[in-house]
Amino acid sequence: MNNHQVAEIFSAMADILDIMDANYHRVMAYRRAAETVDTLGRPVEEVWRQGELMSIPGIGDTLASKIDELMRTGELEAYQELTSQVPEGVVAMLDVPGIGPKSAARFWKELGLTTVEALEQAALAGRLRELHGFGAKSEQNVLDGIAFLKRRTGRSRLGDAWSLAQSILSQLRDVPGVLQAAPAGSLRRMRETVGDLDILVASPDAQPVTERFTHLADVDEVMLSGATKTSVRTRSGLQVDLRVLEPERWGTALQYFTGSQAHNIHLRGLALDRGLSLSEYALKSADESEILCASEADVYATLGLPPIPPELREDRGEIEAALEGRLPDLVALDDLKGDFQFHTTGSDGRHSLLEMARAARARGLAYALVTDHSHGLGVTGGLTAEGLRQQRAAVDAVNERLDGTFQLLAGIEVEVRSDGSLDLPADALAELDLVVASLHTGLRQPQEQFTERMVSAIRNPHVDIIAHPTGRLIGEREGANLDMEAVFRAAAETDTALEINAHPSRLDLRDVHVRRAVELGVKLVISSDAHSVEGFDVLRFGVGTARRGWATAADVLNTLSVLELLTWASRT
DNA sequence: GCCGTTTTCGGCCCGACTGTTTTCAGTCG
Repeated sequence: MNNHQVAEIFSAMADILDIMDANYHRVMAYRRAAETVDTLGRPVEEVWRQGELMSIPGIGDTLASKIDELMRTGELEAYQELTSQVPEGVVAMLDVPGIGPKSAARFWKELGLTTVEALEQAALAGRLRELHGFGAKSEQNVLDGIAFLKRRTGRSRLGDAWSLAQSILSQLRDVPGVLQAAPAGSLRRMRETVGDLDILVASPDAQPVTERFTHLADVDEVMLSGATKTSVRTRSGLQVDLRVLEPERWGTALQYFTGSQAHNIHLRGLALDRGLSLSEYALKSADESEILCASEADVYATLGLPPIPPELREDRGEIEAALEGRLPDLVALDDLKGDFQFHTTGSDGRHSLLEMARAARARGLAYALVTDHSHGLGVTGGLTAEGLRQQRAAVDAVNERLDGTFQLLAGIEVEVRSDGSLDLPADALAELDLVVASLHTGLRQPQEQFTERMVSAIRNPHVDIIAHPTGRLIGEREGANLDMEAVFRAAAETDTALEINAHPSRLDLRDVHVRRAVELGVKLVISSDAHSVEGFDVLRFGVGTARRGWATAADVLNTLSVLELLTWASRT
């Protein structure tokens, strides 16, 4: 039983307990455990086998024994018991925006509704208003919520949300009176997907900002609009929340709206320990006097903490680390001196070697590794051994032309065949500065088989870097079933680097795997996987993912100079 | 259900907005 399956069960138990009106904090304990297990970065089964379940934050006696039961038997009696008490369809009502546990329980118990469909019919028939406290508006909200559920697009990819945010921010910054405007929420934390977009604006007058916001061309529907808070739905289906605040409260507001919720709850608990109450408006002492924070650093400093980078704010130990003065010095975009994967017209890229080199240089990079596909990946028109030799000569020519202002490195994205061998001969690979190996096929192989191919590629003496290890495509494809611990161990042992592919559809390795890799001493590279000159712009998302995985500059090969890198490449 | 340099019992973040209420409960983040 894998982490996600355990998390799903705890999460479902939380929903059911919520509907049954269990103690709120008990419900939260299940939710927190689900989140923690889901993002653990290593198999919970392994932690269980080592008898260390209780070392996981939020897992105590009871939940540890439940995980134990799941691991031993594949089932959980308490879960069966709960599912037998509340109909599945009633739990499904929680997915409808605006319907929470209290409403779902009443629809079920007072109206006998046990499915979302039945709820919709009842709302259409005007039956919901029979309930005390429900009127026509509530009924319509239920219908709107169900309609939304049916056309829901799910979470947006980081890259898409980023672009939309930039567009909205640039328009709001034009509004008179606006002093600051910034994205917050999961976008600022650089999560791989974004459920809704949070935009924060500092202005003495909210009204004109709200006015402009609700009339943006992207806006499809205004969902709610109050004095300081406005929510809209954009044409792409993404919800955008705007908050307008006084400039002197910017620090507390930005801190609050950046989240995560779990981080904030933990931080507010810490504030209470210090006799302070923290909200988005201020820190308040027991006598209700306010401490205003114009910057986030002020908020953390008032609580006796160094500033915690947004990417770490998931309540995964960052507050404890801050308290103990052992926050990592995270790798930053400016630290990157090079890129480790891009494509040209030599395979499936759109631009030439020279165009790509100039584009990389224009983005402040000192070097980049060209990695066209090898011929084995048929659809890309990849390179044969002979094509590769010709490209090697072309790389030298471009380097001469750029006259020391930039260095192209000769590489390849070589295909790992189904038997774990590479589809180019060793002598061709030996000519290259660095070799990147990829598995594009057989992603549905059983875990053991795929892991074996991967580990065999890692152990191949010619291979320096493994590209996008799991092959996942966010929102489209799960990625291979891979024993990541085995991969990390082999990579650490052979000093083979693993890629963080920065493309917003990949972000592979993902954040929690980066963290585990860093713990095990695995070297990382951040790669744009650019297929055109614009493609280098995605590196920021790779850096965000590395930061979410607690990676420092020392963990990431992109921070090496080209000489240092070539020294690393000559390791045995 | 978890957790502990105040505690092994009694806490567990805080506020906006909505719809229905005459002061608040539910939902959301």
